Amino acid sequence: MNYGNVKNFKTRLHSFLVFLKTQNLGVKDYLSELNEAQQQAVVSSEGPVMVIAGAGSGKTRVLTYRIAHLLKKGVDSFNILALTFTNKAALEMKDRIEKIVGNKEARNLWMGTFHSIFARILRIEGEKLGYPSNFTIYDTDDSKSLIKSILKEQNLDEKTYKSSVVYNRISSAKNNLISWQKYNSDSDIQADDRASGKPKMGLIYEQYQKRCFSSNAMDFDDLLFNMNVLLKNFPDVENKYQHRFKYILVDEYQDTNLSQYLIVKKLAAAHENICIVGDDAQSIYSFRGANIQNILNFKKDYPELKTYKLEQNYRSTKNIVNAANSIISNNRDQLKKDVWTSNDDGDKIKIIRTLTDNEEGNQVANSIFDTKYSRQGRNKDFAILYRTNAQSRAMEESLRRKNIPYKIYGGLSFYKRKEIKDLLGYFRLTINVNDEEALKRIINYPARGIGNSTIEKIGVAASEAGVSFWSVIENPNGYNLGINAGTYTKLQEFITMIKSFKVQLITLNAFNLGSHIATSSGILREFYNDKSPEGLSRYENIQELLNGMKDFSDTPISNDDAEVVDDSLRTLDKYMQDIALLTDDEAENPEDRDKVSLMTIHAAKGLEFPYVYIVGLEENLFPSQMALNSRTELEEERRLFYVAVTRAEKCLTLSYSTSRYKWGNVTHCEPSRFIEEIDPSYLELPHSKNTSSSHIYSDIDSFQDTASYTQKPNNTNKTTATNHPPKPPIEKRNLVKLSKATTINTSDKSPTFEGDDTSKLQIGQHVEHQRFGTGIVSKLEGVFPNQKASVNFTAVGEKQLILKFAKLKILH
DNA sequence: ACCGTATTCAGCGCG
DNA sequence: TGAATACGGT
Repeated sequence: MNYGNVKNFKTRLHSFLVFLKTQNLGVKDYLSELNEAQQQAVVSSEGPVMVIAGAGSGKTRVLTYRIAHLLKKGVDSFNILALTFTNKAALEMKDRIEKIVGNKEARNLWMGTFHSIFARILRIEGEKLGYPSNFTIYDTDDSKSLIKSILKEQNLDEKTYKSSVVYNRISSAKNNLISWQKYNSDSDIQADDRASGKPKMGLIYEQYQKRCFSSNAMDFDDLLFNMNVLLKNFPDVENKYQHRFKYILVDEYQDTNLSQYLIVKKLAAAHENICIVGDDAQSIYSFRGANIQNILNFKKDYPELKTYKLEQNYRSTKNIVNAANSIISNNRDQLKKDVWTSNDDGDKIKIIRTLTDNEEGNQVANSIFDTKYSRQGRNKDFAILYRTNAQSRAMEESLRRKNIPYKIYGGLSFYKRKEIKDLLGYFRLTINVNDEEALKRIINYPARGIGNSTIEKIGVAASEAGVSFWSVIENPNGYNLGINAGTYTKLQEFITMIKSFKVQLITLNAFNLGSHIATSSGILREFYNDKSPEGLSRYENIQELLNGMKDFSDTPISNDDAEVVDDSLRTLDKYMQDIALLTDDEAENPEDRDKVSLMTIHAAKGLEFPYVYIVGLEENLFPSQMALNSRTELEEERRLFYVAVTRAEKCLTLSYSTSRYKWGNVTHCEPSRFIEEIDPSYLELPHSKNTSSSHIYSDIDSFQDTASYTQKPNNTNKTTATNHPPKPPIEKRNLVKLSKATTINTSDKSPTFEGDDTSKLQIGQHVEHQRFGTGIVSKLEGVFPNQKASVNFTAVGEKQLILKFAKLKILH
């Protein structure tokens, strides 16, 4: 996400609100847009409520209308807490609520992800736990890097203690509220770790927590864990938030883990106005700690519970809905519900069978190509869904051959790119000098002669003393570092530089300080001098980040009348708090508007497409080999398949190949058991007559492919390994700029109240605001397009306005 | 400090 | 297969 998008979004929203007002569209008739079950779920605002929402049944609609309904009833938005799992879901809900009740009413809603809401509370209350309000939030990379440092210091084998395994173990402990103290005193856990040959796991956990703490840092799981601690150990805090959040809503409840479950339960304890929405059939995240029992057992926590089932599917055809039902009926653990639709029967589900994975790609691409023309479809109406990311390659190649534009979701996100993380590292250290991971990342980047051995010496001293790296460097005399005078000077120079940034935190805005840091740290020069395509792209990405910061800095908080409500300096630490928990919502790039979507099924959850292809339906791939050991795991795979199937609106195609490359070898594959689980009356089985010319040729192709691969000599020389023509660099797509942060959509005009061009507005001019009436411009600040004006209105007095939103009419 | 080569590993991934 | 990382030589 970037601020350009937010801005465009605000502009759009503003236009829409103006439109609503002028159309005199009341908010009363919103209930008439709902079916009976939806209406009940919306209006039963008091007491515990569970909404079981089948796929495509209008879940988000119910959630948003429910909140709108509360607000219309006079509930203060300040008293409503709405928790989601993704930023995207939160944004979408906010968007829709604002459309119903207006920005003003919705502004104080506590709506966001579990992590962002609790981070916000911890910034306020964290001092009680010993955290300053500017604590850093470690992302997964930071956590793993810290684990690696600890392994080195403890002389532990990095293979026995793989950082990802250790990370998951610690994460799962925290999500089950097992502190390191508890972990180390629990004999079962200890025995378990000894049995798996990892007896030092508890020690690593302890070190990890201590290091995070001395770095003033929390990882993602700590945000939830510490929120639990806060509520448990500080009754006054518990009391405060219990009474603030009179109404609580939780989306995707089937995906909550124990830690989240307990927080919600505690917060809801005073009023018990809790509404959870979810679908047990779409629980697909148990591998990261989600506990489906939370929704299955919700009734036990609240015996007074009212349950509403949203069973009418508005998304898909009868064939698709019924096929999905027949799949999920194979699962034992589920809440009973009958999903149905009044939509047409639609096409039967098609099945494509091929001999190789490349051929699978070709046939899917052919089918998309044909359907696109026969049904007048757009590219963006199509999605290809797969179980594992590795499957995307064959699809990409085939689509490229047919010149079908596509977009892969789930690549390297903007904020995870090296150059961005480097610059953010400087920002992080400036804000929180104890941030160990930020310090390690940048202390010698760009190179300034502070090598690994020096950093290791500092690390040893720091962890022995239980203080941060920064404290050691800042006051080196207190420790026996054994570094030479030259290095010592370099360290001092580094410290001085960061300190010089730090003092400017309160005097400069985010953009000005950010660009100053980018320049004087040498980061910008580093990438500027690199004239390779990668270097160029990195340089552009840095520019992109700075553009976003400029937008952030120039845009004070305003309301839907474009009135400035918070004009305080938009500083770097505010910026960092804003982006800390963001993963970018790509897709806003106008070039990506009409493309076929390629993504994993997990990534497709919550989305819908007219034409969906689920590929790689083979035993050991989908269901995954790793899920064949237990019924619960297999049931989760089946739910995943259910999610995939229910993404389709009009037409669903399943495909499998009888052979596939796995880790460089051709493996024989059996069709997935999931295909057989679909009631055959909804299927269009592959006929043998299905041999259009393209298929014949493709089959010959695929045999040749297979032959050439099997003949390949063992030694895999890179220059001869492939007989495909050199392909355009796919890697480029990861470096493509995500979006234009500075684009301002000036053509986005309100349908009823058109503002004049205010770029040349002058002091003393008479203007008209569609809400505040007429007034005289008394002051102008900033440069177009981020110009602000103070206007003395006859009716309401002086207001500060952001010109690009305010849509002022110039009077003569 | 840096580069090329060897080795290893491969499931989905929110915040 | 191929990417990510560790290693080892200069």
